[in-house]
Amino acid sequence: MTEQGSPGRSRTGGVRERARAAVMADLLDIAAAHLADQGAADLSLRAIARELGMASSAVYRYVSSRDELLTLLILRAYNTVGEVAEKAHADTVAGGGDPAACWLAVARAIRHWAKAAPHEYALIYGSPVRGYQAPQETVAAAVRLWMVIVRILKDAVLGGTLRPPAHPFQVDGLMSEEVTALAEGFREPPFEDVVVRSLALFASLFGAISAELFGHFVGFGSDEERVFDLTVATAAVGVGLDLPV
Amino acid sequence: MTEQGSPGRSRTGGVRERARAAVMADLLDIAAAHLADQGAADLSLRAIARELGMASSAVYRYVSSRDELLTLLILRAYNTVGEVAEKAHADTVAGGGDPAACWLAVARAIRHWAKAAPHEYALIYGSPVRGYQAPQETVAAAVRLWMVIVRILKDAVLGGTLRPPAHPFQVDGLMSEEVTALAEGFREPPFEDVVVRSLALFASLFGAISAELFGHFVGFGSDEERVFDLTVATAAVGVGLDLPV
DNA sequence: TGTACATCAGTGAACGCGCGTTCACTGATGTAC
DNA sequence: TGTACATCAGTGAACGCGCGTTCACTGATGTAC
Repeated sequence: MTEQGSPGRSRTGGVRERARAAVMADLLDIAAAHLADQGAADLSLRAIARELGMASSAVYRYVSSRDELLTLLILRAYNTVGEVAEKAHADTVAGGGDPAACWLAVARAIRHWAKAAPHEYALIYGSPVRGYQAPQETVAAAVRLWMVIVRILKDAVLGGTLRPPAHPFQVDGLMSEEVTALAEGFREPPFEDVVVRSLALFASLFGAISAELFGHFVGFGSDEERVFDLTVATAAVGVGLDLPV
Repeated sequence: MTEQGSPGRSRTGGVRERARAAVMADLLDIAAAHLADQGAADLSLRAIARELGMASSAVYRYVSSRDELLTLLILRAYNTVGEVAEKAHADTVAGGGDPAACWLAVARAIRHWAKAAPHEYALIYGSPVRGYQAPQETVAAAVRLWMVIVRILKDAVLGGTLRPPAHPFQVDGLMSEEVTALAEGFREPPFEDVVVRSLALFASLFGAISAELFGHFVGFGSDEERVFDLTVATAAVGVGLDLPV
């Protein structure tokens, strides 16, 4: 059942399949462009079909519904964020940076991406799209970023640079099985406390980006990058990381 | 020009005016109800008119466009958040709580409101509504919450309970005039650092609520309230407040 | 290599939907003298 | 107190729009023998 696919599928590589893949890629690119300049709420299959030069009904050969298209765009966005974070992390490590420097770099890189692609950002970190229900696959894609965050904290613990909390919290048994599996092989003391810290990093980062992007930090300073750095750094102190700002 | 209003306006109190105010109140209530169960994107003047028992064109006697209605709902939401925060703050002070306890109470109260009214929350703290441009009045309404946050930090400074930052940031000249005016009469050292701390509190709070509400903390623990408390408390440590969690 | 058949990308018309906004109007309520 | 007039809440029809999705179809491409 799993081998060879359905009967009749070409085994030569398939001109048809290649054409299909090319159209699919075009479709997604056009959809991404529309998303980028109008936002998810105004994303229209008919408009995409128009731009593809097809009848509106033809896009249903490639995508079963508008929701499925949204799901594809969401996956794309999560993967982009994951890549951005992974790259910032790797670059900082390569440059000899410590975990705190890594977090600052990751935070800045994600903010940078968000400012360049605000609708993509809003699609995954803003309010959910009307009536859309995220399938399980999107959760998996979102995990990439979490892995980077946990990795940073893990390195900080192992490197001895993560300050203990001023007042350790009682967190035993709080986290679910799935989450502990995230950081497999990593049970340094106290693991659950580290997970709480990762949540605080996540919340402060996306709180800061959303606030800036959605207009809640208007008027707080002319140098928005610096406001961002200081906001993220202040929260990070509570996590036990001293960012080099 | 400013006195007496336009000629012909009733000076007796006005049956017509009273009726008008009553219909306006109904309209807003219905709009709020629609917002609450469908979200801002699906808010429709025609649907509201239907529920009011009016022709769709009649609502234009009360509201000049859909955008104006959205503005009214946004103002309402900001004021509700302001009230919620002010009440939580006042109650905690009345109960002898310190600034840290106040912040925890405010954070919990806002989260509680957000969970009860997720669409109102999303309307003001989620991604902006398609094509809608917030007028200046909404900024003024948003200030109520900021005043509470600044008040808490001010009290902490004056009471000597705000720990200095582990590594003080250089912030001189960062903040705009308008913001410094926010905390009029309050120039305790270092004021701008306190503003940065308020941004960190804001970001961590709304980051945590948005993450929970929009599904980014799914699977991180069965006790969501506790996850929230710990997330907010961890960030607050960086701000210099030790929340009693 | 040639023929019969299956696949499937793309068409074009249609269904049914709801929306925001405008406009000329009616008729009740309020006002001025 | 009574009359002439102004105000203005609400009507109902219309304009013009775009959407997601379905369906029976054509015709080119690919496949099996």
